[in-house]
Amino acid sequence: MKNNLKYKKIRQTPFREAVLAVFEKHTNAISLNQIELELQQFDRITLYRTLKTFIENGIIHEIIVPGEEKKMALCAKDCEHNGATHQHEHIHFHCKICEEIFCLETSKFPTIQVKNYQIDSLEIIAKGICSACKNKV
Amino acid sequence: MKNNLKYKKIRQTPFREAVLAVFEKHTNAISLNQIELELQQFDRITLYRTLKTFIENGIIHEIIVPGEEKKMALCAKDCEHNGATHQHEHIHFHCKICEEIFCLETSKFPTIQVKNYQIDSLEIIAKGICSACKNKV
DNA sequence: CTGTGTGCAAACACTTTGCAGGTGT
DNA sequence: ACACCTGCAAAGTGTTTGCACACAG
Repeated sequence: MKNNLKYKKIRQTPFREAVLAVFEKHTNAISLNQIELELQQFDRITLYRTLKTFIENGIIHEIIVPGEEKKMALCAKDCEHNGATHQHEHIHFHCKICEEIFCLETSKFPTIQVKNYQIDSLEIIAKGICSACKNKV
Repeated sequence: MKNNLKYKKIRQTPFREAVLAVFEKHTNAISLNQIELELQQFDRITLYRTLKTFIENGIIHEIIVPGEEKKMALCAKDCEHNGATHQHEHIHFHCKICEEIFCLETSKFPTIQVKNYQIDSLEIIAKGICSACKNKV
């Protein structure tokens, strides 16, 4: 994990490692605001550029639920990516109670076929109640 | 179709009808820019408010593909909506060639189960090649 | 040493808010 | 008549660009 940056062939700098550390601390997707809160001192412009670099290099991916704040999460090690287009065999789960977003591995990732359309990949956002919130009720 | 606004119990005004007409002219999802280009003369602030009203009243819904411009499309007649959260039994298809987004009805909308998680609805974005682009090759 | 990353300033784009007047029902 | 919609102005927020310097490889 520590050598993620070197592995991805982008320069290893203290700032990038700090941003990466924030992501590694969370199991769920985090927003720009959350990242800023956890970086003790930072330059917002550099942060924007760092995130852009991370996305382009398959280190993190964006998850956007309409009407919600944009969030980001670490990619799986084997993420196929091409610019901002990422491909993961997991679903994004959006809890309507705690509003967190989790990346869930699922054994039975569905496939869909539509006549005349060639479908290469699926991005799935599931909405419902996460295990933690379910147990609280 | 013409009485969509009245049906939805929101006020019928010339501007809203003009915006609605733009949506009805397209079979695919359109961006804010595309709407602006097709309205001959308009006030951007009013347009923002109109779109917000449309989304809240289940007339249109947003589709956001990471790394792409936000787009919007007409809802199906029976769209269950609650604020910005919409529920459709169709998938959003994103063509990687023409970059258009289409709402596709599909007979076999999948269901997913994940242990300990309660899944209420799925939003699915499929990427690939649409029928029109496929035929051009 | 060379090319890339960083941090500051400034510009730019996007979106929201407040309010006076107009308009639909 | 009343409540809501519109359009203008202004402010607020988010994001990008340019440039000089610092730093990683």
